[in-house]
Amino acid sequence: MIDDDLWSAVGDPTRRRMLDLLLADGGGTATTLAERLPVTRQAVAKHLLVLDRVGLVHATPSGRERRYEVDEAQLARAVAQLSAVGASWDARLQRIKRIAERIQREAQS
Amino acid sequence: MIDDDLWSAVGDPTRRRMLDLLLADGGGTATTLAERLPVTRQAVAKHLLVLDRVGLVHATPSGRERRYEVDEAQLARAVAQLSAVGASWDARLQRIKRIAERIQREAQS
DNA sequence: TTGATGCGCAACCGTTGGTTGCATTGACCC
DNA sequence: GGGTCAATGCAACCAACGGTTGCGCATCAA
Repeated sequence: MIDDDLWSAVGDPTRRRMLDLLLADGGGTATTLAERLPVTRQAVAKHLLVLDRVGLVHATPSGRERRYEVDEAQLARAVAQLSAVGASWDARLQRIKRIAERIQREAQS
Repeated sequence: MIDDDLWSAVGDPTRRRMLDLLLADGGGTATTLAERLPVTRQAVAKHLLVLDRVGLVHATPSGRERRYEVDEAQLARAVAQLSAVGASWDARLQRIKRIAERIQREAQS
């Protein structure tokens, strides 16, 4: 079954952008992330807590900094759940599978 | 790009279960859905409003009932976005994995 | 030592998912 | 028509959450 905690962790758009940034840069702190996001450092810190609680990121304190990195295995698990939900809906929507594929092609262009 | 409204509409676990039920039964009313969910009819009605606003369901009033059905094209669009996000993360993870493997190979030689 | 920087904590605000309670409206039976 | 039952809609209220501001504390560097 699907893990609602894991899903809701990646359900927030800000948290998705944070994961993107962390993956692109190979890690970061609350401050460095907040510089590249339209929210304050405190908001980022709260999101990092959420992501840490579900194991999507890990923190390594060093001095006055707290560096966060993505747990790739856990993110892979979340990705699998996204695909699982999508697949289950897709299965029910087989009748209009062609429509879905057309839209997906359009979205990529 | 991704449509945050559409994503957040399917982000709620209750709304996902509602979509599941509507797909399985080919439609339903707020009352019939509430019977099969752990929330009240009013909560279901609010969710149906949200789903209706982003076009994931359509309502057809008939007598004192309001029957809702899934808009398959719009749901297909949502599914496409799920896969798109999953694919982008997957791509980054694959890249990281390849880099990690290359570094490991280089370290062994 | 002093100043700047990164962090954590607490209070507060708006939105949202959820509840309860009540009013309304349509269907059905007499 | 009148009465009753079922489905909906509306409003008030509550808790959780994403976001903010403000402040205090620790750590690095001049």
